[in-house]
Amino acid sequence: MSNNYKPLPKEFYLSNDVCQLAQLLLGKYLISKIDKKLCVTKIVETEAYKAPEDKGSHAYNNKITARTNTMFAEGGRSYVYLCYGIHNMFNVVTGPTGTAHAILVRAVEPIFGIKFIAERRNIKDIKNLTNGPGKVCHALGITREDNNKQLYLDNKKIYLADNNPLNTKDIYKGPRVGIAYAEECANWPFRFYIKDNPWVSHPKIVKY
DNA sequence: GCGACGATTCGCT
DNA sequence: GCGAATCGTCGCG
Repeated sequence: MSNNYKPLPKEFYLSNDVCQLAQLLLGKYLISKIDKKLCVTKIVETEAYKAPEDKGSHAYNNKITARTNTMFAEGGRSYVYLCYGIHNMFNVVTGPTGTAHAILVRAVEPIFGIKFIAERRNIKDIKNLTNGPGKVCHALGITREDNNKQLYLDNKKIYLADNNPLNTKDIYKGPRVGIAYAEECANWPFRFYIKDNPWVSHPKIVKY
């Protein structure tokens, strides 16, 4: 099963254009093999975070802390952090070493292992299984233990697999969710999702 | 050591 | 639509 999904090579993640990569990630597969449960999902929504100039980024102004350290690693690693004391957030680190770019995976579409996903989420409405960044981590079993791990090796707990890029006309671009504090950066069109995909998170449109 | 806050979610009104 | 939940991280001193 998992052999059908070819990992994205490390080189994929090394571009400096984090917004282009965030769009290229749409349609790609996010796969977890945790607790012997294989779960395959398709990425349908992403957000780019572009330090140093991005006030919405934890690494704004290239601020290095114990937490943001991961974002400065070479592209192709995970950045997982805890939000609101409750929810884990899964990001893909991009760019060369020293560049603190990251892409938040906000929503995915369940493809395989839906039974495991539903068990972890423990809710009935299938459309609410993975339509939010905290839900994605809960559904796939991703926690802060999975921070700073390589994502380009298919024998690991978490990896990303290739798929054909989407047509630009099928991609929505708009302001990111939940970063009102980021001042002028709040309105940057760094949120991307697949138009009309039923698994995209709420709200569909953000206004600051 | 302490206080403020958050790249959210869920349940209730 | 609104408020509570819940705790690691960060800045201050």
